[in-house]
Amino acid sequence: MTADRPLLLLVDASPYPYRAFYAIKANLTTQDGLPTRVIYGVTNMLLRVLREKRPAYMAAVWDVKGKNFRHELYSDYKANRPPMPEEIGMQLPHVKEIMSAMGISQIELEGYEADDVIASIVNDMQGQTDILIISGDKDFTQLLSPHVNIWDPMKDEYSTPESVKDELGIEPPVFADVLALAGDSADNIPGVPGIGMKTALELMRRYGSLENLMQKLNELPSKTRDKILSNKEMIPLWKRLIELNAEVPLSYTIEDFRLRPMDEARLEGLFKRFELHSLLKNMHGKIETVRHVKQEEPTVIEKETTGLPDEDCDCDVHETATIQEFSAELDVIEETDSIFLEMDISNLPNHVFYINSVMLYDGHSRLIYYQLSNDDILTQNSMNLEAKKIFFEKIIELFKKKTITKIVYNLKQQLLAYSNESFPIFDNVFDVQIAAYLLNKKNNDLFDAKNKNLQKISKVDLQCKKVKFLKRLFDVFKTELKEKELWRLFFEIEMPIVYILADMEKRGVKIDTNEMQRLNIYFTNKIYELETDIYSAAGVNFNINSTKQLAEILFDKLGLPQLKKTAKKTGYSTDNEVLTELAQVHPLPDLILQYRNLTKLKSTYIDGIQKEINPETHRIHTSFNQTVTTTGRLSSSNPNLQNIPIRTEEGRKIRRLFIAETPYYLLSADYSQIDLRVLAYYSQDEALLNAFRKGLDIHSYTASEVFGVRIEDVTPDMRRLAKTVNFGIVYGMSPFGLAKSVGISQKEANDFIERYFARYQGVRGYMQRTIEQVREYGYVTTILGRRRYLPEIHNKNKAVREAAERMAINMPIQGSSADIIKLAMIGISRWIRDSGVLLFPLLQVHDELIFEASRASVQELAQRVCSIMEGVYDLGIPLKVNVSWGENWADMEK
DNA sequence: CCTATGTCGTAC
DNA sequence: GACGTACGACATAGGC
Repeated sequence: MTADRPLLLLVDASPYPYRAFYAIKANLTTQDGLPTRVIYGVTNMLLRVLREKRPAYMAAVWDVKGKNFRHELYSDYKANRPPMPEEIGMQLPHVKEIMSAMGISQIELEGYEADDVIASIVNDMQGQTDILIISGDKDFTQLLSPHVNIWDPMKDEYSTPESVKDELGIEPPVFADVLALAGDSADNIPGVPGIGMKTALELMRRYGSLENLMQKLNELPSKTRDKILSNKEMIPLWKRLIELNAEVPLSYTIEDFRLRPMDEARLEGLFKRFELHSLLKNMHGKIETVRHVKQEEPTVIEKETTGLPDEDCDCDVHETATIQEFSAELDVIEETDSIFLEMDISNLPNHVFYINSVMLYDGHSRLIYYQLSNDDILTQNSMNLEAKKIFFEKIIELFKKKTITKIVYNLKQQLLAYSNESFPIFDNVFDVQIAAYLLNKKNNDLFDAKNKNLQKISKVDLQCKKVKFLKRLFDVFKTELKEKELWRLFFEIEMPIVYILADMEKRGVKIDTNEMQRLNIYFTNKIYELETDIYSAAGVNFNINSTKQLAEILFDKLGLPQLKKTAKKTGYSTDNEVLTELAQVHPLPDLILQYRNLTKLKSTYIDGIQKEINPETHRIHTSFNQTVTTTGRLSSSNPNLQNIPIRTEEGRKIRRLFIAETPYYLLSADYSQIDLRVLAYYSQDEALLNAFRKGLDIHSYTASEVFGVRIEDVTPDMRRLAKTVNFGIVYGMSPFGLAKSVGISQKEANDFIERYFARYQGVRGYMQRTIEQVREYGYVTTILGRRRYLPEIHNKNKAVREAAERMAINMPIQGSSADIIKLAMIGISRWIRDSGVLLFPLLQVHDELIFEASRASVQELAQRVCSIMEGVYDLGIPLKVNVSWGENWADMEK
């Protein structure tokens, strides 16, 4: 939208009375009983729109009751619309009267829907004026263009062609195709069952149109293909229903919509009649605002409503128009000791990122802005490709200059956007996001939040604000990192890790898609059989996924015992533990357990991963997040590859789908008992240290110590109990928890723990010391100085306080393990770079690293990985690493 | 209509 | 109340 064209507001009027009716809770009426909340709500909305947009032209378009071509095409069209509540209907004439007094033109056309009328007006007039459609209806997305935007004043959301491309990854007209597939409940268009918004968007990103999709159905997974095929006839019809008809014969000219002067006397009379005193009182003021404020005045952003830091934005931004100009400016700005780089980056499917614009700042007065064109993504525009190539080269050149400090926010995303190559670890780069994480800072709203108000200021201003805020944060964090002795952790661990994660994400992991299809069919069939059995065991059909409905059947209908409440006390639990118990007395619970097992695997690990597979390469690219956990661990998402099943045979079928590309094996190296080794280090407990020095099986050893038997006389049950305790200690487990998880009495659990601590005096000492430390200093630390603050340690609620104590005990252990594996990743990565071996890190799962490793040299690679991992930190006892390799992630041998 | 919350289950 | 750290699917409650 540009400032030099007049603005035409097109209001999709009919939904607003409904929205006002539901949004306003107060039951507004006049003395004589006329309801007025619809009048009040819509009037307020209109005043707001006029005040904020100050349009030259405006038209409100109403739907007219009655049928149109869509009803003839499709008898179900809008069939699920309940009749209009009487209270709304009786206020409509008054709303229209107020609009008329405000000088707003209104249109009602028999036989045409407001949507089509608006589309047709847009079609007729978009050459002459900027158009803003006022509506919350997603259907209008089809109409977006550089001069046609949408605003939903209720949610304060803008849509532009760019926002649709950024957020949905499609061109606006394609949105009709998406809705035809996914359905649109507002119009009672069902869409293809089993295909929702996400799948539909993904398909359209890939195929661009329904027509093209229908031609290439054979490329789709069989499941999706079948779903589409069974609705083959309906889909084109649905699309016709959703597509807006821009050919409604109209004879308006833009001057018909010119906003007329407000009829103040008439409005005053109406407000008096409806007893809308607040409107009456403000009327003159508001009308004043609407009529006489200058058009050019920019929207003022108040600090308290936006959460924006009040950065000095009086910045003299140099907007460079060509890559040559940008390069030239960059050469000048490089004559400084630090450069701040703020980039607006979009996130596309298949882990593709592209840079929209960049703002560079030298920390003093010089600001350079460059807007990239991303034409090449769709059109292979060669000029543009060349410009981008130069841009990337210039940026990388800058990163290579050791004397300049490069300050960014979210370096990994930038690295992913620059190129598919892997980069060396650049010196002197400061990622403010990571610094904030190490310093336990949370308020980076400017960078993280989707602040709606941000859309009101221009992009250049916003990026100017951001880059200046970046400097302010940098100045503060730099000092604080030094003060808290986090400087080395930051530069020697966290910053190098960024590059490794970027490489891992870029490479991705290969999935055996054929096998995945077969497994999916196997699960689907089994789930179907189980559903049948469950319905007959329950005697009724119900939603098995609903814990609420299930509880009703188990406890009310079947009268089974209610064993425990849910965590939030909202009902009775139906979790694994309860169902296992209930399976003793009734056949249904076991069927539910089997059902849950399989649907979990299907929905989370097959459907969930399938939608992330790159169809070209059959690889998936997770995101490793470095700034999420409170302990220093990484996390993984989209998809989460750190919780792929392993414990059950059915689960291992999933793990088997993760394969190596020939000529590689998957190589896995995991730290053995790293948490307990760290505990031994912290506690300096003689018994624990001794066990690890001797290389004993730690759980058997613990059992033999606590039960007072020789290690070869430890029974599997004894070992199992000891193992649970060993893990439980790390989590701060209580006797109650132990009793529950191993199925012994609380007394027995108590005894065991007492004997445990008698043998492991040092461990008890560690726990006490740690709690004292956090009470005194407010935080705990890991071996590399990573901190976690626990203010709740002083909470007067015992449960809250004890939870903080457990967190305090756990964090140094979990966090130090995280430190160690990060050191290992850096060590291994350095060796790979130096030696050029064919070894590619793919995943990190807290105590395990997974690589693709050249088959020819897998033995040597494994050996070297092992020795680097074991030698990376001296705990005073050995670190032990197990390695294995194979063609997939489940079947591996050493 | 969309978002937030609750429940459940997977990993280390 | 009772075992730490995550992510995500699905259902339902609630606000606009």
